[in-house]
Amino acid sequence: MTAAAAGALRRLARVTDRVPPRDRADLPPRWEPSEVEGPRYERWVAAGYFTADADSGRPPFCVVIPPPNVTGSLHIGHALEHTLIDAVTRRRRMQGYDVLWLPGMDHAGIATQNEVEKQLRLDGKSRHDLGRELFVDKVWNWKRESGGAIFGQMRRLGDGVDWSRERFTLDEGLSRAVQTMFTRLYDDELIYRAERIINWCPRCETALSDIEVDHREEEGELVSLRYDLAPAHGSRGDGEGSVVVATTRVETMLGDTGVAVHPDDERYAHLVGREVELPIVGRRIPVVADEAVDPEFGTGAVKVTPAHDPTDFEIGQRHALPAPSILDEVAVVTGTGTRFDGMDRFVARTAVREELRAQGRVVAERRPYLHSVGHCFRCDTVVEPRLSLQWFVRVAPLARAAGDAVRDGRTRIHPPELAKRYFDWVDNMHDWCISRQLWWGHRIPVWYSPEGEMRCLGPGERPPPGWEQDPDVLDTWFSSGLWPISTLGWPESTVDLARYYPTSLLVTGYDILFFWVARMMLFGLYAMDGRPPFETVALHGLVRDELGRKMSKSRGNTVDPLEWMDRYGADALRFTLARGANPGADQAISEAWVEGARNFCTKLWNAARFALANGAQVSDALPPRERLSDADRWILDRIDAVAAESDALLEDFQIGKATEGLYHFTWDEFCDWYLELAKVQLASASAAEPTRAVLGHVLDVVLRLLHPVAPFITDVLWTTLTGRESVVVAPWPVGGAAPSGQDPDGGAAERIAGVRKLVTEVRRFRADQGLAPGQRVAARLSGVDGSGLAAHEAAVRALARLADAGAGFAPTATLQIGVGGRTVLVELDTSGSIDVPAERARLGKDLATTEKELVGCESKLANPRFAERAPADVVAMIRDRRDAALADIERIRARLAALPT
RNA sequence: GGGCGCGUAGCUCAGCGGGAGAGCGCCCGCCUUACAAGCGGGAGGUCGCAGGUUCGAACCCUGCCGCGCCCACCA
Repeated sequence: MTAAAAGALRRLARVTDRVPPRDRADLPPRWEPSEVEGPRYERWVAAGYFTADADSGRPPFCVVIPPPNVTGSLHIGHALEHTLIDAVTRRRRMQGYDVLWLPGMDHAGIATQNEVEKQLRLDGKSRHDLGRELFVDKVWNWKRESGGAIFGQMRRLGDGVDWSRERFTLDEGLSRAVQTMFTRLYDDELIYRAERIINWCPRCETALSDIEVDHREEEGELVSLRYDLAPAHGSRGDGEGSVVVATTRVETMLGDTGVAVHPDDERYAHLVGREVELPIVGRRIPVVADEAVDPEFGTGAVKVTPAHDPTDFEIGQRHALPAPSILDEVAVVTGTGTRFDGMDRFVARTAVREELRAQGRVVAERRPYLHSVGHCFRCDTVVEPRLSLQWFVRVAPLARAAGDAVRDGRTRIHPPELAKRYFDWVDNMHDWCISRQLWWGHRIPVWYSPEGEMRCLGPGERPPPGWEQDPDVLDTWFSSGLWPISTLGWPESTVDLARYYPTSLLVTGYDILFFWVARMMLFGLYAMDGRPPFETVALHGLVRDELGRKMSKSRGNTVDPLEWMDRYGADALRFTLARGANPGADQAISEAWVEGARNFCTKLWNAARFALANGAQVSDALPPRERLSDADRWILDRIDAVAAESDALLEDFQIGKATEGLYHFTWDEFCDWYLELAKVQLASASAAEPTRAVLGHVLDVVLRLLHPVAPFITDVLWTTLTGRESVVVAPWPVGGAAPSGQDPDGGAAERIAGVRKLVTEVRRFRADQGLAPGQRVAARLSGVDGSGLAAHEAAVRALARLADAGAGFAPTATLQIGVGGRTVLVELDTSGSIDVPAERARLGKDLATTEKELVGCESKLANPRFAERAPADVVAMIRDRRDAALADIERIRARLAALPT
């Protein structure tokens, strides 16, 4: 039988005959999150803990949720974001704020429309087969049936949102906000309609804004073409000379209406004003001089396709060139009068190139040629620049205000490094194309008369008979830009708007700073008379896979937070994400991390079970100082310090560090040392009672501190410990007096450090000597009196498993351990000879490190400049360290010398 | 082409002027009456490279190398 199997058998035996003591609190031996979390959440909701109360008289604290798409389900990024928001708002609630965390969803124009169109396609239909009205009905139906799956998942995570204030961007009230905003901007001439080159997705058949286009380096081809000079009018024969232009999209040459060179480019000066003949098409097009051309680049001559390139469009405008479109809305060549009409753009690209090659027009080809290509952020189709009539927001005046609000500190961006990115964007923002050729969304509130007259109508205004509404809808970011004000009731003067605006905090990913945050700043400042929508914007990073790679469906390295919650519980997932959250920085995650967090929950659970089983209790006041042991005082000091630290970190959104600190306190100090020391105290009649009080107190505070991050387990344990209603509404244990109400006791801390050192040293020796942990070793301690550890001998013996030195005590080894400036002697009877080589090896290693330490200190102290310039406390510290090293070396040598040979 | 950030233990990351840290992984030992989802002990790092500032540099400055991200109308 293997040792493991034997252990398992013994374990089984023990478990079977273990009878739960009478006084053990009624906690199951194991934390089973799946059974407890759901009901616990519903209890919180039913109790109204998450419902904001404007009349409460408490200070308001408001966060609006970054609205997930109605099509979405909870992914790991949401889980992170929600954990952070929930942690912050739970702490605020405990601090006594009237907290409003407002939930809702975004109608997500393209994404949702795509989803429903995909279903139609299964039936072989398109949205056009249904017509606009029926299609939109169908989307609403879809929303009712399948939308908002994420809300249920948010409940599982434990999100403390106010469900009574749930919003959807297409709700009546929010739609009114959109229409009002549009009308105001229109009246202020901040919205206009114009024919411009916009980004067009030929699959979604709609315009996109600049930021909805993903640029990626891709392999394409660069083809250089020779355009020959056309014969001057009235003359005969071929022209004299030619010009070479290059393009990555050869098919666009069908729409060329000019060639441009730089005005100062002498190479081409003689051509300016002449015409070249466009191959295939046969059109004569002028050579113009324009500053936009870089004479250093390529040949210094550019083909001009005004309808399919933004720069070309501007050149065309300046030189009154025509702008014929050669691609329709699905990117099929059209209207060129060539045989390429009807071809898809990519087919045409090859066909045109081959035709030109056949005509001897291709003077050079580079393939593959790496260049940047834009893709639709929704469907990844290659975007086509296209000339079309669209609506735009004139952003310059709005953007200036949005920049200023951050510059003058009305809104704080956290971490501050990211503010620069915000400025870069806000200060260089192009006008924003807000019209989309979709059916799902807020329809543009502009009507046209049959005569072409145009009128923008606000909510409640009716168009004259016979007028038609603009068919386009608004960019989905238009309504999400209004989110912080529309959800609170704007444009009405609601109680909520007055109370909760500006919102206290926005927590969102840095990747959405431009898409969303900047837009909310623009609109919020405009609509609310220069009051920005947030006091603070806290940006978090992306969740990556365990190797730090970006997660993507195509890479197949995405993770499912729901599965992890099933397996390990919501608290474990939240704890993992919180622990890895450093402001503005990405974090890597894997199942092993979540498992570790689950283990922490188990640890906490067992510690609480132990404490409760031993009568831990929370009372109004701790026992008087003189009844407390060093261990009690030490742990009380520590919990005070940890509470203060973690509170300060949370205040600064350093959630990862706060969580890390609590993890280590709970595990390394409270469980590993205090609980072990408490066992000794509980065995003593006089110390047991104060110990129970300290255990109860520390547990109480730890649970409250951990609650924002791990709400479920802490609530179960805390209610069991205190008998109170819920930790959700318990007071935050920081602020005002220190939690324990005690002054720090440095002496106690020092003595406990001494105990830990003694115990660790003995354990080290035991491990090296191969003594089983269960084996008691007879020992005699001396020198403890002067070290201040006299009162702790029992504890040291218990933790280091040392038995009394009875009759016939024959020490085989002597450990000399420096504690508090004294040397404690531990003589051990290992019942047999000791492993001298092992002991010698270890002492040798200790000696080497200590000597190195000594040399470091000595050389510093020997440096006259050090004494001169270093601060006194540093000098003192180095001196102490040197003295300690000297003493250690002496001890180690003595022990080496004492070893039998 | 601009801007930002990062290179610290095998992996993921803290630390950001005075003793190189954590989690996971690894090695050894162990049921030790809260916890084997655990306990005890341990190994492992010229803190990317090169200069500089400083009594002292993983930490500040400069340069270089290697990664990553954001922005930009390189035809």
